[in-house]
Amino acid sequence: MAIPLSTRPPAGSKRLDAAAWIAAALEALAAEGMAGVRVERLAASLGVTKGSFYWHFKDREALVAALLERWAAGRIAAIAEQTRDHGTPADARKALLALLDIYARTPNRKGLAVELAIRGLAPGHATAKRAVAHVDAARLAKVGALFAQLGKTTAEADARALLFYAFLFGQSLMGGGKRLAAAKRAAAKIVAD
Amino acid sequence: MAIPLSTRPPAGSKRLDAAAWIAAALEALAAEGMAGVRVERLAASLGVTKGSFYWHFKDREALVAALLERWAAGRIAAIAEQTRDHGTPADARKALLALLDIYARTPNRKGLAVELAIRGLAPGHATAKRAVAHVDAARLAKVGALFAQLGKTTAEADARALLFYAFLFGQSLMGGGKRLAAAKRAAAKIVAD
DNA sequence: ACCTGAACACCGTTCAAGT
DNA sequence: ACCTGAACACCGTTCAAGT
Repeated sequence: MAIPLSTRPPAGSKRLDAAAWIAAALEALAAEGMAGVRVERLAASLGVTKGSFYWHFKDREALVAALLERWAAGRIAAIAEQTRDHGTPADARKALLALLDIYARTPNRKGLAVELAIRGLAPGHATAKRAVAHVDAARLAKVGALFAQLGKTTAEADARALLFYAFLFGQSLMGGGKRLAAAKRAAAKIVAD
Repeated sequence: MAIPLSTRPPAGSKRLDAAAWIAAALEALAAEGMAGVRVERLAASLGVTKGSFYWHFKDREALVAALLERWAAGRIAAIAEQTRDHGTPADARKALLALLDIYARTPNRKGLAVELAIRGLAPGHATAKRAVAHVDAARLAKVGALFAQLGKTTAEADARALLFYAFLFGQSLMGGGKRLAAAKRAAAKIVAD
């Protein structure tokens, strides 16, 4: 059997690339917040010394920036995926209700923890602020398009998209799963008419 | 003139109490997030050595807990103040619109930064989670009472309160001041009947 | 009652040296 | 091309000693 040469190192190898550090950082972020993203801890969890970190990144802040970029790209891809195939108004309404379900039920504790940690960081962190702004713009555009598909004017679609999306976020900031009855009733108002 | 004895130390004194540390911690939290709340930095800014910190608090975590308690008490007092004097439906409507203005315009950058930092921390921090839950319960109760005053049923008042409050928070998570036109249009929907 | 000063552990960063 | 090992600065924590 031919063994491919000069490709990614085998699973057992200790040699790392930047992506491995970013993935480890995301895990730590989800588990302990940004304060948990520590070079020495990550190195230990990856089985290398902390000195090796500085081969891949200029400093801790560069890792955080890379993590933020990767997060934003992932969220933008996700909203595109979650809102495609809505040719008819019935499809658009179904897509909106599906989104409500995805975010309001917050089944994925990890994704929410990461999102809140990043948004909590944003007011005092320029790179985080930019990442959040990109994600918000993409989500508002996609959700606004769904409301437009339902026959709303542009202004009305924009207002509903903001209400829809801001509500979902506020909800998750307030503990997510709790208050489900009130949340469903509130959500119905936004999509209704 | 009689000089009061055994009262608070004069302004020039270096002797501190726990409240001085908490106030300094809140400043740091607003400016740099929870990562900025560092014992050594606070000590330097207060003009004492970091060793003295441990007279007032068991450890850094105890300072954070005290800060969270003080924040929650302040927010609960504020919402009570912002929603009193609404004997008539007209008063209640006025109070709701005033709240929208207070939160949607977010003129106080510092208060918002503190709130987001604390909420970003909450998913992985039991004490922060409790503080946030207390504040949310107080705000939902007060805002729900305003909607009830407008003649809504309990279920409807609860749903509107959640929508109202979650929207305001989501809004501030998304950059606050921007998108003002869509925000006003969205907010009008919530209070409208 | 409150603070200093010195000690120690942990973590970010640098860099010469290894493979 | 990627990692080790040692060094240094910064910060949390402890504690004996000072006032």
